Amino acid sequence: MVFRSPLELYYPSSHLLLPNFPERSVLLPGGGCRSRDEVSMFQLPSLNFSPEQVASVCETLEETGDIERLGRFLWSLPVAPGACEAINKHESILRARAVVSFHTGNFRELYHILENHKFPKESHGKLQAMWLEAHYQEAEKLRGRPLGPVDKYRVRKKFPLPRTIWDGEQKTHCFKERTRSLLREWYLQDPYPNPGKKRELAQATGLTPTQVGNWFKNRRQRDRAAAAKNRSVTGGMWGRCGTVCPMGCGDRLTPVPDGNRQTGDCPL
DNA sequence: GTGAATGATTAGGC
DNA sequence: GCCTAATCATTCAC
Repeated sequence: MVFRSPLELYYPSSHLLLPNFPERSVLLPGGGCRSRDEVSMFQLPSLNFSPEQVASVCETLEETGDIERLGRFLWSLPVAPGACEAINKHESILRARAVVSFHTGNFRELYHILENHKFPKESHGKLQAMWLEAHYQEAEKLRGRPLGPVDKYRVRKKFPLPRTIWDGEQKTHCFKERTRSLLREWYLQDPYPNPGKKRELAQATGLTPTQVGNWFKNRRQRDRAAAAKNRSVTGGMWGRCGTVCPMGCGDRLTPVPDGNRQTGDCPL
C-alpha cells in the first residue's frame, strides 16, 4: 500500500493499518522521551514516522488550525530510540510543540522551546506573537486586571524577545534626527507639499511617501492645536500683531480672526 | 503611574 | 485622493 502523506496514517481510520506495536520510546510534549512502559496508558497506535514525516503532519495540522489534534499527535508520537534528538531538531516539530504549549497554557514549556532553539525568520512573527501574548496573559493574571498599552510595553521590556525568534533589528519609534530636520525644513517652505514633492522628500529621507504624508499631517494638526491653545491663552488670537511667534520659530505674527490658516501665518 | 512626544490609523468631509 | 479631527499605540522621562 502506498501512502500519499503521513497525515493519512494519523486519521482515525488509519489504526486499521497498524498491526504491530514495537517497543520504542515516546516523544513527550516537553520534548523528552519516555520508554513505552512509562507511557503505555496514553500511547496511541501509530507507525514509526521519520522526522520528515512527523514534520509534515505537524505543518499540515498547524496550517489547518486543528491544535487539539496536533497536540494529540505530538503526545502520541512514538519514535525509534535515538530519534528523539532528530525530532527535537526539526523546526516544524518544535514550532508545533510551541503552538500546542501556547494553546494549552503551558507557558513554561513555550518559553523553554523558544529560548533554546533557533527558528527561521519566516516563523518569527507567529512565535513572537505567542511569546508576547503568553507574557501578557501571565501579567494579567498576576495583576488581576487587563493590561493597558503601557502595561504591555513594560511587559515587553521585562521579557524581551529571545534572539532565537528575533533578528535583533530594533524598530525605531522616532525618525532619525537628520530626517526630522529635513522634514522641518521642507515644512517651513511648504506645509502642504504636492505628491511629487512628497516623493522627492521620501527619497531624500529614506521614508515612504505615506510616512512623509503622515509626518506633515501630524505636524499640521499639532501646530493647529498648539496655536488654538495659545489663542485661548492670549484671548482669541495667537498674539498681538507683530509679536514673536509663541511656537518658537521667530516669526512675527499676524492676527487670525476666524482661526483658519492664512498666508503669512506662522507655520510652526 | 502619569504625562508628553511622536508615528500611525480611522472616520468623515469635500 | 487629500484634508482634518480624533484617537490609538509606542516610547520615554520623571
